[in-house]
Amino acid sequence: MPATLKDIAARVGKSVTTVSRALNDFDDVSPETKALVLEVAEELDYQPHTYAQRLQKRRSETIGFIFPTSGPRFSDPFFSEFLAGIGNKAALLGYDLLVSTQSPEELGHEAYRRMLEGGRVDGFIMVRIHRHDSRIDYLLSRNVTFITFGCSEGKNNFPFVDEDGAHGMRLVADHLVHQGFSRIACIAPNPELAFTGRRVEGLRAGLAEHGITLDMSQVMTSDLTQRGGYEQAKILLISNNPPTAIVACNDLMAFGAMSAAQELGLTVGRDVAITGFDDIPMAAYSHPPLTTIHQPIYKIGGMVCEMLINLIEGDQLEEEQIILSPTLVVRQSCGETLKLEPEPYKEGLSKEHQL
Amino acid sequence: MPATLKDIAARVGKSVTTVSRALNDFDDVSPETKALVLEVAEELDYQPHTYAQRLQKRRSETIGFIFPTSGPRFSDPFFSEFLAGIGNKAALLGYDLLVSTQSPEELGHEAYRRMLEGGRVDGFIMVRIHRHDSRIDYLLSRNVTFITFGCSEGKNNFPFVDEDGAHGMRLVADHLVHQGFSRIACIAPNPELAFTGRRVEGLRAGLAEHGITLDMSQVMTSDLTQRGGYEQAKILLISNNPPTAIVACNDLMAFGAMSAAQELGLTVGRDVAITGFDDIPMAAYSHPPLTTIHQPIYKIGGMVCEMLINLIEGDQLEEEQIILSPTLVVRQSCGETLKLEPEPYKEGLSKEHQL
DNA sequence: GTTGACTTCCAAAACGTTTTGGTATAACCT
DNA sequence: AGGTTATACCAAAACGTTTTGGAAGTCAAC
Repeated sequence: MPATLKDIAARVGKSVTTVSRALNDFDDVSPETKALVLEVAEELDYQPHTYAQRLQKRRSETIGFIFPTSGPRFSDPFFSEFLAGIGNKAALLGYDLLVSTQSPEELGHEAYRRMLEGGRVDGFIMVRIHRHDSRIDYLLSRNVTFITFGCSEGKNNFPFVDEDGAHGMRLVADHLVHQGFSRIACIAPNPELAFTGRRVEGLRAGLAEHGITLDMSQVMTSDLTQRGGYEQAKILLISNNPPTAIVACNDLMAFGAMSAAQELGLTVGRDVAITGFDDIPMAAYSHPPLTTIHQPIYKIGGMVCEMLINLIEGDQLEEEQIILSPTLVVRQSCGETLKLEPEPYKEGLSKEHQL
Repeated sequence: MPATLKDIAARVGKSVTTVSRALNDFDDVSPETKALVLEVAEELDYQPHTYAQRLQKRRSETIGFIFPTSGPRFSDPFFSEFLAGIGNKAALLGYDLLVSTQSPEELGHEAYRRMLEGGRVDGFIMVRIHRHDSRIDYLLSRNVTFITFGCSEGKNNFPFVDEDGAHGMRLVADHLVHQGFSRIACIAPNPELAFTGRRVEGLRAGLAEHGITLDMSQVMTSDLTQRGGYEQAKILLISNNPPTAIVACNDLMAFGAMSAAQELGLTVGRDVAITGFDDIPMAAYSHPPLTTIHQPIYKIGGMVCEMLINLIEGDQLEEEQIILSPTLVVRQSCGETLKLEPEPYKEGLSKEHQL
C-alpha cells in the first residue's frame, strides 16, 4: 500500500536506481531529476521501508536498553529519567530505541540474547552492573558494541560512564558529622551490585576521616525499593542500640526508611537523620525533603546514548571511561538548614564533564 | 557473519526452501531432514534475521509506545509501571516494544509518524488521551491499529481500556465527607485531558450527594507533577478561605500538595486532608501515607498490550471497550484510620475484569 | 575523427527470508 | 498397465532497498 521506490520510478520514468540515488542526494543525478523525484516522493508521501533498508545495510540503527524492575510492579524513577534521556537523544540522532523489561531474578542474558538475535540492535546500554557481570562477558565474547552506566570490578576493558559513588558518600559523611550525627547506619543494596562496595567504602572512609568507625553490623542489605528501606530501617531503629542517622544507598530506600522512622514516632531531621542517593524528582517533595546526592540522570542518559552511537558508527570516543562527580543536595532530612522551599531544579554535570 | 539459511542448506545438502520449511515445521519435510536441519541450526547458532523476516512478511511484530514526560526530567512513575506491564506482556507474546519519548509540548503526532513510517510498528498503545485527540484522528485516518488507555469525548469508535474516574472520585468524596471534611478543593490537570472532566465531575457529583457544593473557583489547574501540585496547593492554602481537603487528580500532585501544606506548618490528615489518584508505589511510603484511588497499573498495561496484539493478529476482541472500576485505598492522609503500617501490595483488577 | 573526461543514467545483484507452484519418486489401487 | 495419491523436495519469485559496474551521450581537446 505505501509507495515504494518502484512507484516513484514509474511516475518519473526513471529507474529505481536513479530514484534511490536522487533521494540520497548522490551527485550522479541531475538537479532536474532530483527535483522531480523529490516532488513525486512528496506527492506519494513516500517513506523508505525501514526494514528493507536495514536488511540491505546490515545495520539496525537501533539501540537496546533493558529496563530493570524489582518485581513486576516496582521500578526506580531513576530509570524512567534515564530512559527519557536515552530516548530523546536517540531520536535526535536518528536511532530507534528498543526496550525490554527484566526483573532482577532473570539475571541471565536472555533479554540481551533476544535483542541481539537477528541483529535487532546495533548496541546496548547497560545499567545495574554487577561486580562480576556475566552479561558483560557475554557481550564482549560476541563482540557486541555496548556501553555501561556503572563499571564492574577488575579491568573494565570497555567504555563506560560511572559516578564517583565513594566521593558522593564522603560528602554525605561530612555533612552528617557536621550536623552532629555520629551513630551512623547504612542501608545498601545487594553486594553483588558493583556500586555497593564503592558507596559503602566511601561512607566508611568519609566517617573515618572524622574519627568515626562505621560498624559493619549496622550496614544492612536491601533491594533498592521503598519496601526494602522500610524493613531494614525498622530493624535498625527498634534495636537496642539504634542509629541516629541512616544513610540509604538510593532515594527510594531513604523514603522507606523515613516511613519506618515516622511510624515509630521519630521526627526525621531531628531524632534521626536520613540521606539518599540519586536525587530523583520526588526527593524534593518528601516530608521532610530529602538530603541526597544529586546525579544529573537525564543528561547522563543522553551522554551514554550519544557515546554508544558514536561507537556504533565507528567514531573515536573522546574519553572511553568517564567518572562523574556527584554533588550533595542539602534539604531537611538531616536537620536544620536555611532553605525552606523546594528549590528550582538545577541541571548540570560536574564541571569536568559539561555536555 | 551470523549463520543464514543458505549456510545450513549447504551443510545439510538441501535447498534453502527445505531448510526454511523444516525450521518452521511444515509437514512436507521428512522427520529425518527436520532433525538434521535442527541439529545443524543449533550447531551454527542460527538465528533468523529479524529484518529479513519482517520485510518478507510485511509485518513488524513490534508495537509502539510513546512515553509521556513533563519536560525532560519528569515522568510519572505511573507510566514506568505501565511500561513494565506492556513490555513483559509483549515479550511473552513474541513482540518487540519500540519506545519513544515525547514531552507534552510536542503535541502533534510527529512521534507517531516517525514510528509508523516505513512500517516500523504494527500498532500503537496510546495514553494521556485528550478530549479531542488529533492523534486518534490521525491514526484512524491512516487505518492504523491502536488501542488507548483512556478514551476521548464523543463517539470513541475504537477499542480502549479506561478506568471509571468518576466512580473513583465519588469514593474519594464519600470518604472525605465521612472523615468530616467539607471545605474541599481540587487540583486537576489540563482540562484538555480527557479524564480531567470525568474526575472533576465525579467529585462534584459525589459531594453533591452529601449536600456539598464543589466551588469551581477551588478547582485549580496544574500539570500532574509534584511541582504543579505544590504550587497550586500553596495558592489554595494561603488564600483567605483555605480548604480543609485537597483532592489531587494524581498521586504526584498530591505529594506536591502535602509538601506545600507541611511547609505552611499544617499537619496533613488533621489540619488538611489530601488525596491522590493512581496509587503508585510511593503512595504507601509518603508521610503520611497517601489515601488514594488504586489502579492495577501493571496489569492494565499487560491487558492493553494483549488486546492490541490480538487486534494486530486479526482476532476478535472479547470486549472492545473496557471500563475498570478503581478502588479506594485508605491510608492516613485524610485522618485517623486503623491501619498503621504500609500494607502489603495487593494486585488485582475489579472483579468484573480479572485477567 | 579519435581520445579522454564528464555527466547522467541503469540493469543486475545483493541483503535473508517466505511462499508459490511446481517436479520426481514411490506406493497403492483397479 | 494405467491411474491416482502421498511424500519429499526445490527453483524462482518476491519483499524494498542499496551498491556495483558499467553504458550512453555530450563536449572539448588534440
